[in-house]
Amino acid sequence: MKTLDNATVALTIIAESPEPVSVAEIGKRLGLPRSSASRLMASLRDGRFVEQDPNTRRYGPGLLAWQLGARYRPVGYDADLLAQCLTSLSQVTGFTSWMAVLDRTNVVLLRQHLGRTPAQFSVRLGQTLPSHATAVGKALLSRLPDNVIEMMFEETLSQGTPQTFGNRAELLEDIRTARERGFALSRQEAFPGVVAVGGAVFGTTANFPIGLSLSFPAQLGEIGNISGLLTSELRRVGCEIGDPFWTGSH
Amino acid sequence: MKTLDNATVALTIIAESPEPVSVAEIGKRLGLPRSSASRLMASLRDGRFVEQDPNTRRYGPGLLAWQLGARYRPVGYDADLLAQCLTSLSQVTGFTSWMAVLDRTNVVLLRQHLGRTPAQFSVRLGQTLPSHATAVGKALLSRLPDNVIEMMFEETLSQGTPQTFGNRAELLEDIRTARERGFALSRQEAFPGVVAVGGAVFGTTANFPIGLSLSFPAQLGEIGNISGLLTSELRRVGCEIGDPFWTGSH
DNA sequence: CCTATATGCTCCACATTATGAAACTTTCTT
DNA sequence: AAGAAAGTTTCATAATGTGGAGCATATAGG
Repeated sequence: MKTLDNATVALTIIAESPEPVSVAEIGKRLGLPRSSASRLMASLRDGRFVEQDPNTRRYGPGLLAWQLGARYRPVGYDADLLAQCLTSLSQVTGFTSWMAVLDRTNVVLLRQHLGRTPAQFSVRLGQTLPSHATAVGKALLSRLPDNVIEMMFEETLSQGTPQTFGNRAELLEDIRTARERGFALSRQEAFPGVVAVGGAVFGTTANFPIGLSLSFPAQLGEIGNISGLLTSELRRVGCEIGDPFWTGSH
Repeated sequence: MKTLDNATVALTIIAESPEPVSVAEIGKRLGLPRSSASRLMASLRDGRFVEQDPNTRRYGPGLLAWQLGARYRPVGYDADLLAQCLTSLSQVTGFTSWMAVLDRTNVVLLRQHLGRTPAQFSVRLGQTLPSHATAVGKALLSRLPDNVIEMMFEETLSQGTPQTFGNRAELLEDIRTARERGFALSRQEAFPGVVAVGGAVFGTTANFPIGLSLSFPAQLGEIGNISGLLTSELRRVGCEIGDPFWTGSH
């Protein structure tokens, strides 16, 4: 279904761009002539996937995308339960907390609660980050079997900061540790100066795990307290949704 | 672009359905054989427009839709300014307030603030309602020229409640009144027992108007007070975004 | 002010690409 | 356990999207 594949890439470009995108830009990124790109975007516009600014002729997200997205719910999770958990984590610690899901080898940020610390740390909602460099990412991966993770990643991994794991073997080792502890750590692996703890729950009725994390300045040495708070919250939620990981030994 | 047209209809069905949808249902609604429907949905799934529940095999909104939708902003409007206006309207009156935009002859609900009245009145976000039966709808229409409105609607209109206008001429008359007053009314035209006042702002940098409304029980006779509050709020916002309608006579 | 360059859009002959009946598989239903 | 219903795969066929050329409009530079 070539047309839909092109549409997917075009819409991904638009979803990632903070500013409206030109037809020429879409054409370049897709390797399509301007005529084809123009036709594709006009069709997406008519379908209201995207909206075209009549002045600049550039394209941004459209109403249908918004309507569809407004109904997106990670299947099988109680949105309120997780949202309250997120709020509580941020309010108690004062740090920024995230809720995220896996998307292939990346994590996508679903929600964010900003902290109260002087140095605010925040990224855009919907943003995609490499799972192997983030705490939530590794926590989410730790809920998948090792052989699946091995198939997902190349042997060498993309380097974000100097602290990012460079190869799959190291990542797998770190994920095994996270599995034992019940939470994952990111020591400035995604953002310099930022340390994060992340965990995940996997509902019995759900078909994928959901991750939560707290990010804080690297200077602070409170990892113990924070990870304790995180795991206790996750255990509470995990028991409520019947996650075998949290109802069991952990 | 046939494939995209089919995709649009399929995704609209999913966006409107509160529950995940089956391939058979999509096929029926599109007039496609099951094979084509299956292939289409599989492709949309691979593009992450939709997600397939592995158990029921039914489809619901996907991550890409959410990511795109999260970036949707009615071009040229200050989201915070409007959101505050909405909150304030609900808090002062205690009634449910809506923010909506036009989508052909319908209105789409973008935001909603629930009131404090004992009988809560609410609908789902993203829901589509006929513009000719709602207060926001008529307020939005009143910002378009009469000849455009005439082209948009058939001569006879769909009947929601007994109070709904049955033909275009009556609607146009009502819209002209709204244009003069600065606000539109819906007297139980969309929902029995519910009266609503609606208004709209149209920013100079925007390419379409945005509407706000307040809904309250038909028993109450406070239309004067409520419409006064609404118009004063709209004038405030309208002046700030340079809407000629509000900076001028109104 | 006129030329130069870039972007967006429409046309149309052509070949890639989606289509749908049939067969096969899986999942409910009785 | 048999039958029905829903989902997926296959493959010959035909419909559908492709991209070069040409036109229109917009932005930039001399």
